[in-house]
Amino acid sequence: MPASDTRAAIVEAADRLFYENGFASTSFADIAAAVKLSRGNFYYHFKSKDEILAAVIALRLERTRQMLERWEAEGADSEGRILSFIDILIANRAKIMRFGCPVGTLCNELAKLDHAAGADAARLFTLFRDWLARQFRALGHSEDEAARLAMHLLARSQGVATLASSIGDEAFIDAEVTEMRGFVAAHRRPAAHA
Amino acid sequence: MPASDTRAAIVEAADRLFYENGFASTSFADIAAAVKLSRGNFYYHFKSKDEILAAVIALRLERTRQMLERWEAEGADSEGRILSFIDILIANRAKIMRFGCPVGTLCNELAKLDHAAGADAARLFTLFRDWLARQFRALGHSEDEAARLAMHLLARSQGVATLASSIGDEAFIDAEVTEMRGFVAAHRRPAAHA
DNA sequence: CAAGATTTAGGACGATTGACCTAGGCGCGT
DNA sequence: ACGCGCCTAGGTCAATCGTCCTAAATCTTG
Repeated sequence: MPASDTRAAIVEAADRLFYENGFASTSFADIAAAVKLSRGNFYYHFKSKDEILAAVIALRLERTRQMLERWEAEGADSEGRILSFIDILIANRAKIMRFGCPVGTLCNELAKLDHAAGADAARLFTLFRDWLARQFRALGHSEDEAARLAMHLLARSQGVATLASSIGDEAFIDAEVTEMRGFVAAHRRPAAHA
Repeated sequence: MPASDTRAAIVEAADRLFYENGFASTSFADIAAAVKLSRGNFYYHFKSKDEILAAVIALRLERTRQMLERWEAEGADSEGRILSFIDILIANRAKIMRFGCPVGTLCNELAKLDHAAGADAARLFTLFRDWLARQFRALGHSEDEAARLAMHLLARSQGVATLASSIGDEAFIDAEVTEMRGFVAAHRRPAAHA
């Protein structure tokens, strides 16, 4: 009943629908139906669709930040943390097969709409990138090398998600995850790489 | 004036608009305006939006096939052919920065709409995959290894396109292309790899 | 040039979109 | 118990969506 709860429920539903059906193809009516609210009531909480989008992106950013912080607090070493990132592909395999990567597909869509929120959505990527770079830095890599490795890993998981979901090849996710783990092991120390 | 020309012009415009603005966000009116036709006339050539989508996918499939055949006919060796594939990222850099990969973004969108044409669009991927696998096979790799390398290269370029376009990092394309060329060189012979 | 088929223009359709307003119900504090 | 402010329901708005129809313009062919 408190407005904050209703608002949170709306953002939650919008988050899911934007992921599963896309931003453009999700209407006010769809979200309202998902949270069992009248369309009219909606406008009280969010004045426009862009406002909902902004809230969804903010929610994802916050959750991503919390997840990354949790991984840092859980006591694993840097290599283990990087492996945690890679394991996202395994943990979310089923959803990735159906809808792709939540970050990549949203950024792609916003880019085509040249929507102003595209830059905010891209911050989901830079969040991962900077965090990964920090882990590689902790492994002893130079600033440049760490950034390069971070982008490589990010791009690779992105490609895995798109390709596996498009072609419908679930085994490919496992195969690439195995290779990515090997990639991390090979970069345990800077000297281990060319 | 012949119907086939008008039809070709429509498909051409739809191809571009689907790429730049997305399938869902491109309306009949948009395409009609692009080819300077009345909306009504449109329905004479295409009875539904799905029909236009099918024609666009067919066009892309045909053009991709021709491109791959051309690469095979141009006399380069298998390694050179694989490098031709990688060079797509350089040649189309500007468009990729703005709209991502035409294949990946379309497949992503159709997956979210769970559109029946999604399977046809994915054939664009398998076309590249099978062709790349054949090249790696010619380099002496086993069937399995060649398929693995092909998927890896495909996923990697896909990830590069998504990430570079989302974050707006154009230099990343060049960096990864350089690495991919090195990857191909390292797999010139099966024995050269672990 | 006449007759038939092909191609075009423009409008109209029902549905749905994002956006907006207003009247009423509910809970809280006094 | 009363009033005020937060919250909700339902309806309306113009615009646009994909689809469809009809009539006129154009081309082809005898």
